[in-house]
Amino acid sequence: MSDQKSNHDTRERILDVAERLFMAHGYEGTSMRMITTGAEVNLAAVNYHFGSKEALLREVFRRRLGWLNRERLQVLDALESEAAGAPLKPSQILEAFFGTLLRIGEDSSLGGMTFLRLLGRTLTEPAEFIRTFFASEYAEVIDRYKQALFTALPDVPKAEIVWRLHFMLGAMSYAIAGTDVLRVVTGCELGDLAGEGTADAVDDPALARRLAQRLMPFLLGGLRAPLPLGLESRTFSLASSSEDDAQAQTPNHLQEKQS
Amino acid sequence: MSDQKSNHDTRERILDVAERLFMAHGYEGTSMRMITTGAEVNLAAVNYHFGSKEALLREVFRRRLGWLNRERLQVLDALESEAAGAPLKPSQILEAFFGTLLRIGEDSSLGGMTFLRLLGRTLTEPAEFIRTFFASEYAEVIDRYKQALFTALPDVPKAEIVWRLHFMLGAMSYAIAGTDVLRVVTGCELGDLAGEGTADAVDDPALARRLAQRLMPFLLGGLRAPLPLGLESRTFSLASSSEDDAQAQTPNHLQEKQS
DNA sequence: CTAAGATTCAAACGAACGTTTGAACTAGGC
DNA sequence: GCCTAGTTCAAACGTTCGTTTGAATCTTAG
Repeated sequence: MSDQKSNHDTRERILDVAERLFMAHGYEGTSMRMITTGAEVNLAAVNYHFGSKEALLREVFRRRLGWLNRERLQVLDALESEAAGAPLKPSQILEAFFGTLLRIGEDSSLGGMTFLRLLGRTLTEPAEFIRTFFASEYAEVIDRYKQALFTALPDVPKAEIVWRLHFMLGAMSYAIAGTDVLRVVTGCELGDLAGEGTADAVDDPALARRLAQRLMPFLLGGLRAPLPLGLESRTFSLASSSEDDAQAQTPNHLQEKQS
Repeated sequence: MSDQKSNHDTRERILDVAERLFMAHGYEGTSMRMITTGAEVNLAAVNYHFGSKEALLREVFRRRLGWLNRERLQVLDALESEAAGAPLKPSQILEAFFGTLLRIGEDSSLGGMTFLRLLGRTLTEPAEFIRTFFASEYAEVIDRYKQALFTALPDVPKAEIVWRLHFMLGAMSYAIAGTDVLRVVTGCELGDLAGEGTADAVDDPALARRLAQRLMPFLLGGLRAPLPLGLESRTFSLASSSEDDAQAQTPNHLQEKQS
């Protein structure tokens, strides 16, 4: 009751409410009045503390992405220095990149499932300033991990790695953002399917752990899939020779079945 | 110059422009005035012909999804009757589901890349009426394909199949919707990476073909990835015994590396 | 030609939007 | 006490939103 609580209190309360509402209704679908009413502050408070609605959104993300970016770079640094020059295994890289992200969902002080879902959903927002913001926020980390994958998979065309990184980002982004979408589409609750009964488990931190356990093998399987026809140029070695990354190397007969 | 062209002309022109603008700016980010100005019709034309902005969006999708749903069911029917009771191969099911979709991108009369990107982007729209609409439009097809995958992979827990179907939908949705996102993030144009030089190839029908060739192996690899730890309950047989679906069955050591 | 229906048009509607204003209130230092 | 800087407040700003209106125009059939 002593320290200047009002400042911090108002700012944080606005950020918390905005985070939740942006997640539920998107950027354009969330009005200043919804935010200020939910945070029980005056309408002018957002513009006073943050300057504008756009700046508020940026601050909502900056508050969380700082930790994420730092952690991602740090984990990758640790892996690379531990490997002492030897190329990393793809599984290690994916675990560092996606595992770090999914750990946010387990820790409410890092944003929890709310921020995780907001992040996944906002990546597909069409507004220009949002794209620009994410491009600058993500550029360094994405580039580091891209290079790490290039080194880990020297015989795979770089274009193919970028495509698959794109696919992996999509699978994860959609998976965390659209849990309710799938629930509606499939007509059954994910928790039930997974054997855990709690109905409103969307915000459950345990969901993040289960999601990670499910998502990681899927992503790794996709990353190490056989190359598309016409691209197995060199010796075919998507999977490295290290023990746990060994994988069958069967050609795929998926393409041109009926077109 | 005889048939009542004005009606058809106005309606189609509105739908075409709305399709493009919804794709570029999202539902909330596209105003009636943007649409009517772009289509060179009066502001009241949309409400006259469609009733409301929401109804317009629904009609934009109904115009295209009819073909898609019909084709997807038809292709699956053909496969199942051809198999004469034998379970389908997962690769066939994925080819039927995602190949049919991606063929839209190659044919501008089915909507082309514009509709494809619109579809991918709209799946993550937060507006409630959009979710409801897609749930009803997709329910039947998704259920049929889900059942087909259950049959094709009898030894895989159904929950796991639903999760991976979810992941696959996400990878594809994001891949077609967010090509420019990746371009910004990675700082390099996808066409260049793929070796094809054309700069503004986002709307190129050939992109759909390339995308399909890249996406399908990734999805299949993810679908057939080893089960997460603690779920290899029965005999481990994610991959069927048929020739082209054979796959190595190595356990994965991804989980619990450092948490 | 004319009456009837379908379509287009300019103009306006009320509501909601993000933002700004200027006064009121709340601290802490002198 | 008063002053100053930081914060909150009610009220209004101008703009844009989706929608509606009623007259004008076009199309078609009798």
